[in-house]
Amino acid sequence: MEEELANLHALYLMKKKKVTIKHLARKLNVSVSTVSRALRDAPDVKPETKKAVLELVEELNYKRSFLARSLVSKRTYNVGVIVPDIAVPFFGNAIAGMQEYLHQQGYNLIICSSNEEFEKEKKNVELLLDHQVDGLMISLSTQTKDYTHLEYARDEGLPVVLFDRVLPGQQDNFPKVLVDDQSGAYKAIRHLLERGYRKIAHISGPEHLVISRQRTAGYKTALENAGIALTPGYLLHFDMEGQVGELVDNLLALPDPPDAIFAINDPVAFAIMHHLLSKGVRIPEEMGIVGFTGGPMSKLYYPSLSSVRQPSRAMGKSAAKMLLKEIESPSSETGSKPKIRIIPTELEVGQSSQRSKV
Amino acid sequence: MEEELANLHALYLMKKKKVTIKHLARKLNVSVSTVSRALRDAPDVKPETKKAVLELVEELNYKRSFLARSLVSKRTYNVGVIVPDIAVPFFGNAIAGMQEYLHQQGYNLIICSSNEEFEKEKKNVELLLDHQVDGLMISLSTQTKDYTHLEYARDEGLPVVLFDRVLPGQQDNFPKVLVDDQSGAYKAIRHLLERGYRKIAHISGPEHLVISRQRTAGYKTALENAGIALTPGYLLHFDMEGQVGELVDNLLALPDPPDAIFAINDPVAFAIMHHLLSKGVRIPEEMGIVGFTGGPMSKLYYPSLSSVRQPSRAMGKSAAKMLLKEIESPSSETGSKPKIRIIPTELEVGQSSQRSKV
DNA sequence: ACCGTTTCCGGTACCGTTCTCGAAAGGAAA
DNA sequence: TTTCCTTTCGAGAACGGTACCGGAAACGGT
Repeated sequence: MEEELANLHALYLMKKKKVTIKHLARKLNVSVSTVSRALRDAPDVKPETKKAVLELVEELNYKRSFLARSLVSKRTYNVGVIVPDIAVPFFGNAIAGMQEYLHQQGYNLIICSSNEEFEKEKKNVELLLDHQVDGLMISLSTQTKDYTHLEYARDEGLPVVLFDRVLPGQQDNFPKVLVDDQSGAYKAIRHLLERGYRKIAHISGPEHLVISRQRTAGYKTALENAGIALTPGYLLHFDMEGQVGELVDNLLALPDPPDAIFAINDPVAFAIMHHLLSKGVRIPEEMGIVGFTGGPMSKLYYPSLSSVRQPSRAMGKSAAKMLLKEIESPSSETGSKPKIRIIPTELEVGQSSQRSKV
Repeated sequence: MEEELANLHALYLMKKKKVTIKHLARKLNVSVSTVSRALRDAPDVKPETKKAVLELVEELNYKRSFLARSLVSKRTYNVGVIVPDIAVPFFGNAIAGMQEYLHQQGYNLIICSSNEEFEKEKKNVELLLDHQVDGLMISLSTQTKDYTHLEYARDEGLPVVLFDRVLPGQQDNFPKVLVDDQSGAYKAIRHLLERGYRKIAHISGPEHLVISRQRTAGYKTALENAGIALTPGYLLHFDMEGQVGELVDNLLALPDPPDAIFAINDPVAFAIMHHLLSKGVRIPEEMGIVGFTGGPMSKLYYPSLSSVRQPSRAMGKSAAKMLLKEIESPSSETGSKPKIRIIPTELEVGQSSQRSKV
């Protein structure tokens, strides 16, 4: 009677009284422990009662509370990821890859964006720490110049995995998953050489980022291996996106301008192409172009862009996998060296480097 | 002695003993209730003790447990969002807008991607429900043809806000934030007409989506208002992305082919341009192009794409705002009509519709 | 008939908060 | 002095689970 009334009231307020493990227990005339065990599929519970529980669960549409569970088990089954910009397709895809794997492993993903700001990145780490995620994946912002915030997180007991954007130097002990930037760049230059381009310039990114360095290294060694001397002025770095036009102008103004440009990534490549085409420079006849991180856009551009493909989804999945492994058995405990996974790249040839005759 | 040992052990295992409200209480010789109150900045606690608590918090680096808090307060301060594809810049930006607002309001965002699959979308709703989010924002997948899953969520007491992609018909009672598709399309067509284009075709999307319908409607009324009859064969729908080339060929094969194409969105516009340019059709001289949802790419294409800008960030923020309002006071309780917020669009003129002479 | 094992289950103490209730202390008002 | 508010705080019960410790049947072997 009293209960019915309370029930009615609850319904009225639409603050739906969630069914709990206790309701199940009472209905079945067993203890909460038994129900809990049944739900976790523990070995020491009779198959019949287990079945009965499952049926009642179905009937009452019971949902177990992650919250309560997490509170006692000290695990939230949430992991966080911080990327510089969600809207960049590469990161979007990487995240999709993580999601897929994590969901299927019973984990959940909390996504944060640093907007390429170091301060925001630190705040995000704090936030995820506050929310007691079980682990953290991160791709650094361009402003990030040290690991202090990540080391802090690690000291708090949080497993951290870096991916794609990391800092140079290997004295840090973070597991990482990287793309094979150097050999990707190498392939790009080889390809241009094969097409008959000889005067190859490179527009790179901020010098403190590993990807910039690696790609530049690949560029250099490919040229060296081909016996071609580096031309001063052919290697440029940009700090802000806006500059690209200027840099291209610098190249064109050179006494001996290049006949091909290798761009650090696709957006930069697009900016280069736009600038060149609007100046009447023909691509690929007068200038060959190769980018990096081919997204869907590279095929849609005209001319379509040759680009070193980064398997972004695979990278995401790989990072997630590594993180879960780290959560299960931290390398700091097992004493094993932190893993570094290198994902291979693949050159996708488009029209932007297809010079008609060699 | 004993405690020290335990402490040492804990440290050794790196299962960092988190400092709790109890530790604070003991150290300060007050009760947990008092500490709790101080932390929540309740009015009935002496300023001095409040200060003492805050200081100790600082010193011990105490973090309050969201988990425990949520367990009793029935609020997780997490909200979920489901989008068809995180890697699409429009959604990425919308999410960024939501994040920003939500974080600043003390909420957290859990992001899910349906990959344009209805089944996945349903699973995502389940997942978020399981995780007891306080609210849900969603942009429907192309496969979604009804609201049953959302109605279920709403019946469970979960506030739901739709954005961008919704279903036609207004008998549902969900609050929504939409872009002004119709007038956006109208503006696009007006613009083309002003530029002297007369034979304007439209490549639209799946017919059951509201955005398709609205944009098509804008297209039609703009032509009608200009006294131009609709040409049969000028209005096409695509189901899969791949088809765009075919559709363009159909248009070109028409006895009287169009001199401009209005695309339902930018990716489609890019595909159209790529196809046309590779066939030697000159843009904008022989064919004008206008897209929808200008991202950063529209300026980078050559020729740059004229496009109806959707303020994606603003939409995200608006949706988040609406959701929080819904969480604080559900419209179902206050009896007020669910809000529908329409965000205005803006035409960004590029080169793709800049015919030299009118 | 006795005793050691299994098999299955119940009781209870948490996990880290918030919330409700009421009580002590210190005036102000009577 | 008594009465009655304020202000400030403490005790203890939740919240929905899990983990640990036992204990009662049921079973088989001797």
